[in-house]
Amino acid sequence: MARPTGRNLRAELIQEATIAMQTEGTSFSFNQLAKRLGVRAPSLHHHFRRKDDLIAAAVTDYIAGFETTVATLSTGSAIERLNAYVTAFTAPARDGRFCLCGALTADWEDTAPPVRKRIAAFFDDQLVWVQATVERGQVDGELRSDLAARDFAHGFVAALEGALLLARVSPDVEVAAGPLTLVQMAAR
Amino acid sequence: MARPTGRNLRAELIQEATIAMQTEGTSFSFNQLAKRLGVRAPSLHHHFRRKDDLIAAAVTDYIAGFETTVATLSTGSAIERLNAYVTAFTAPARDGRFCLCGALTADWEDTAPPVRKRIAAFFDDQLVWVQATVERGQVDGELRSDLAARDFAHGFVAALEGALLLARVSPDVEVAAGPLTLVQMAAR
DNA sequence: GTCTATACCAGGATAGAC
DNA sequence: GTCTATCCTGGTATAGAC
Repeated sequence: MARPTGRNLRAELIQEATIAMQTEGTSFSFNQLAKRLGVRAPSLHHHFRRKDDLIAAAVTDYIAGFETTVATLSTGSAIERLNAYVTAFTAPARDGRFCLCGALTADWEDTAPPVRKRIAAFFDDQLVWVQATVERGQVDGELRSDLAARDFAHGFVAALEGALLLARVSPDVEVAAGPLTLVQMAAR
Repeated sequence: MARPTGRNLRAELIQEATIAMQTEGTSFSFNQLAKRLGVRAPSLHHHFRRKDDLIAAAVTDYIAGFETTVATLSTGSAIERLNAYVTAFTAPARDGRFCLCGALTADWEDTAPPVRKRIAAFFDDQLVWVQATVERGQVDGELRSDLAARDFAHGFVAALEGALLLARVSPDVEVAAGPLTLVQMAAR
């Protein structure tokens, strides 16, 4: 289905924009992206008329990719799944990057409402997944039953985003250490 | 000691810049700030020659203020102190704001090295304070002794920063719920 | 210490040639 | 689909009057 000749500039553009936003938020420039892709800035407008369109496309792709990864994690015990989730969530830090959805909260006021809604839905999905996983672990007798699954999910997802934030400041600290400790504490 | 006549524009400027950065990072403009203070943009340069100087002053003040607050928290049991710390840390969210040091990590690449160092020191201070508080709680038999205090501190501070981030996306969720759950889990 | 005027630069976006 | 040329806007910063 892919055209055999030439590159897919549109896809590369989304990729570069995603990386840029994971490191510097929405302050990236078309000039910068164009340079990296070996083209001129106005060429980008052919693929995405406005900067907001590019941002929206990048966010949609990123969320779809992440949720696909999470869907893979349905094997093993609750603890194993939570640990694997930590690895998936903190993966961007290993390239010095941040969670795209978390990064965009810094430019929240300037973010277009439809994109905000998608990001809010992303975080809600994460809370729901963690809560459900914890609750099943409790039913199975694997996790402490005196735990409010919803509140733990909130603290856990917060710890993951926060760990990525701290990793930028101190790249030497193991990014997963904090969140993994929380999983351990939830075990009975 | 304060001059009886006139305002202290310098102090007001730091205050406004701090609020601006807690909501939109370093993308605030002199024009914007000047408008809020009822003066013209070039007047600001008289108090802070470059934008970086203003940012640096705001960060220094913010950290000093926060660490003064934390120094107040030396009363009560370890659990009580950790709970009070959660309240202090999440206070900005009640005005729709973020931790200034956390906010600046979004513009990390553009942040001047001296400011970066101060922010890194801030986070290190927080980790040290939490770790020490936890360790004392363990000695007193108040907190679980099977806990790696350092790793817990990492997860806890991360959860606090992350809770502020999530609060921006979902202002309806109680910002302290997640972190408070972590304290509860650390209790024996 | 605050103002007006201005220099300077960078980014987003469009028009129109190729 | 990519280019050059161009417009417009908005930001930092400076000079110099008051």
